[in-house]
Amino acid sequence: MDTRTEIIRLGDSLIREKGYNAFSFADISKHLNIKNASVHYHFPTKTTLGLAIVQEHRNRLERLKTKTESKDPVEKLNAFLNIYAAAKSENKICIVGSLATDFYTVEPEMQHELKKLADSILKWVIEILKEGKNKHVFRFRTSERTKALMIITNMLAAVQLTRLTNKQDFKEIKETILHDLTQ
Amino acid sequence: MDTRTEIIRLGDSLIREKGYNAFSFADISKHLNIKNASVHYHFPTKTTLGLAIVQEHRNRLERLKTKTESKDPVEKLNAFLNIYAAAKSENKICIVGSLATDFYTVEPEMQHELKKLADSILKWVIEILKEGKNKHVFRFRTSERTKALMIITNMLAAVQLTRLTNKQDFKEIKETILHDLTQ
DNA sequence: ATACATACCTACTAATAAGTAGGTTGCGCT
DNA sequence: AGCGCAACCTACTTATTAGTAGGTATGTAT
Repeated sequence: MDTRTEIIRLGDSLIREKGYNAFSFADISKHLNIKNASVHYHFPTKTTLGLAIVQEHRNRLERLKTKTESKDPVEKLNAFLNIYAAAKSENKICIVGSLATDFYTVEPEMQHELKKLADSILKWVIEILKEGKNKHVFRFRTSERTKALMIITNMLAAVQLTRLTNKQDFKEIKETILHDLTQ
Repeated sequence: MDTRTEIIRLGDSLIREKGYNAFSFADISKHLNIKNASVHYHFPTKTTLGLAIVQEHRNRLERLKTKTESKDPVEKLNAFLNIYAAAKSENKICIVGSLATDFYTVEPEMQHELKKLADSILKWVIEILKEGKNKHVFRFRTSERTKALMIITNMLAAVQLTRLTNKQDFKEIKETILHDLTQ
């Protein structure tokens, strides 16, 4: 893996572990055994790095959308839920949740990019729910948008809150989401 | 209001607006028109201030529990949901969510106090759900603990996520929680 | 009156932050 | 062989951070 990619990977990991304002270029340079200035060579500012990290998440999401296109709604939803399960397995939280907390401390460009990511997630879940409803595999009462928001908020906060309770709670929440939908 | 209380209020406000690692003693001293050292007089370290803020939340929660003791379950749940609605009206997030994000950057004492707060919230919501089920005003399938976690995660992340979508989404989520429970 | 505590102050320190100027190394291309 | 560029480096700046030492004003109890 090239250095630029490693910086993005590490920066992402730090944001989701400790938060945007708790990680520094020094954290990255130490961990990669390069100097502070070398990190700045790849990313002139913290904002450019932050933007690359958020964009990488959006790219990964689009790739996952495409990859699961032909799968059934349950598999699609599982693919979505597993993003959070993977985060939880490392005790990391969701990038959206982490940066939503720090939202008013980041530059407008970052805020904008983050909104685009949140939008992309929301649209995907809405699509999955619509398809599941049409195919009679999902059953729910509210609008697709609201139901999607309920599911996303469950997962987004589950990775956060279960840092304070226990990991088993996360599993229960995840399973309940699917169980409730499929009745 | 005395200075100590004002520092707690302001610190809490800053944590819930920008996150623990984005606020400084300088933010507080400037806003209260006192000097940095005066803030340190009341709170020797950032941790002592953080602890006081979390403890204040737990005190407020206990007072709210007591105050609504004799009310019916729907009113109790509304009292709980309105904590988040009040936060949302100022575009602030939940203290638990904010500090869960920064969890691995705060001292063990803070982590412990935060766990106690999360526990207190969870226990209250579980109680409300149990009472509601017994009195046949709430209807839900999963265990009380899991249902409580679902509701708390909905609200905790709703205040965060709707910074990126829109305020109306928050209202929908909140209303759906009650609507789903009362069928 | 004096002693003492509370609540502030001035003036500072050491550590860490993001960011920069300009030099060095090694590799591929012509 | 020599050019140019990518990817590093040394060495620095400026700002901000939490935290401290020690002094001052004001009220209260003896």
